[in-house]
Parts: sequence; C-alpha cells; structure tokens
Amino acid sequence: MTDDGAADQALRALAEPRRRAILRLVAHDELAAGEIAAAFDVTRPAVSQHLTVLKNAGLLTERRDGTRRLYRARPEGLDQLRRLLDDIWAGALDTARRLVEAERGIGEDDRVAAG
Amino acid sequence: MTDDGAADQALRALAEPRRRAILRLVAHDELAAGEIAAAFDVTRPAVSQHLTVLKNAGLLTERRDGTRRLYRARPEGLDQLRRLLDDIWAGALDTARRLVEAERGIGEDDRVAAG
DNA sequence: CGCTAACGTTAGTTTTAGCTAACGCGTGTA
DNA sequence: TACACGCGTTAGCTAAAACTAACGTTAGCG
Repeated sequence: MTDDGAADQALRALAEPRRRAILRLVAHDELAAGEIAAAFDVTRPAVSQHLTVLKNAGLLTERRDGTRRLYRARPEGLDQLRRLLDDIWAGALDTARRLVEAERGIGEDDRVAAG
Repeated sequence: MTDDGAADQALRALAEPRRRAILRLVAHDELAAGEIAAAFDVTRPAVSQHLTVLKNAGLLTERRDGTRRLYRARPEGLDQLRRLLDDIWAGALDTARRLVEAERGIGEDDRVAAG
C-alpha cells in the first residue's frame, strides 16, 4: 500500500485552484451551492461538479435544507493527506539529516552552507 | 495572496501518482535519471518531464556528475505544502470545534454522535 | 394540481496534461 | 577530431479534465 486511493483523490482534488478556493469559503461558514457559485465567474454546474469531486474526496460534507444543499469543509479529510505526505518524506528527512552530518565530518574548512 | 504559487506547483506535481512514485525512489537514495526511468514502463523522456515538474515545484534537487544527472528528494519542499494545507484547514478545525460544543449545548438528550 | 426555485446530471466542446518519437546538447574517450 | 553515451527538449498525438448549455429532479407554495 504505497499509495492510498483515498489520499490520491484528495490530492487530485486539491490540485485545482478553484477547488481550494471553495474549501476556503466553506472552511469557516456553511454555505449553499448557489452562494458558492456566486463567488466565482464560472457557471453553477461547474461549481456543482467541483463540489462533487471534493465530496468524493472526503474533503467536505453535504447537508440538505429544503431545496438547498449546504456544504462545509471536513477537517478529517486533511489527516489522510498529511499521512501520505509524511510517508513520502519520512525517508527523505532521515537522509537529509545523515547528509548534513556527513558534510560536517568531511570538510568544515572549505565547505560553507549549502543553501 | 490566498494561494501561493509555489505551493500550487507542488500540489499539482504531487497529484500525479507517477511523480509520487519518483519521489519515493529518490527519498532514500540519490539516483540518476536513467535509473529512475528504468523503474517505470514509460519512456525516459516522459520521466525526464516528470523530473522537470518536480524540480520546478521545489520537491527535488538536481546534481550533475559527468553526463549523468543525479536527483534527490528535497524535504524542505514539504514545508510550503504543509503550510498551505494548514492555512486552508485552520478555520475548519476551529469551526468544527465550535460546532461540537454547540451540539452538546443544544441537545445531549436526543442527539447522539454525528459520525 | 400547476408553478417556481435551487440543485444535480448529462451531452458535447474546449482546454490541459502526459505520452511517444525524433532531435539537440554537453560530456567523456580514443 | 570523431564517436558514443546520457539526458533534456520539442513536436505532435491522445486521453483526461474543466467548462457551457440543455434537461431532469426534488422541495415548497398557491
């Protein structure tokens, strides 16, 4: 299980700038689909599709109130994402530490800061 | 500046499963472009393009050794990404906490756990 | 029941991203 | 200098994604 499918969906969903903007909108307040769509220059169906993608990725929740549908960000969706990123970088962080130590051991005299 | 361009590139780069696989490869060891390409079924130019995307996103470093180019994951690239995600979810976490408290205050008698 | 409002969904088009094939560039070797 | 090797880059094709326009569905009101 090198690559979780759920986290993959979340990552693909967040790759779209407009979907991140939507998430920012519903992070603080619960908003209706129409209110969210009004915040952008694209049509409402387009926003509706973005909401579907975000919902399938587990990044927001949907609640029905009459004919309206209210959306709100789902903080738990971030966890799986963070786990995936940490999993990828776990080895890299360890390797970087080893390299820094090795650099110090090899030549402190002619070696300056690498970056 | 609601959406940093640098983090945007990193997010788009990570949305591709093959690029995540490449990052996993160079997380522990420094590998040449040919070695990385040999690990996949796609052609070397395709891998080269992926490496360019990852490099531009600040997710890996390039080092030249003769005719070869060696790549290694860049752990600092994760930081900007984590900052962006935390920024988006900062409000959501706070809101979720408020909602849980409000739910407790409204009806502990007929309300059970929401999820 | 008819009517309106708020959405979601589908069909079809345009843009974007990844891939292969061919080529160009820099490095090392005889 | 000539040649081979290792990669990056470009052009062109194909598949995926985002968008618009038209239609379907459900909830509320008279």
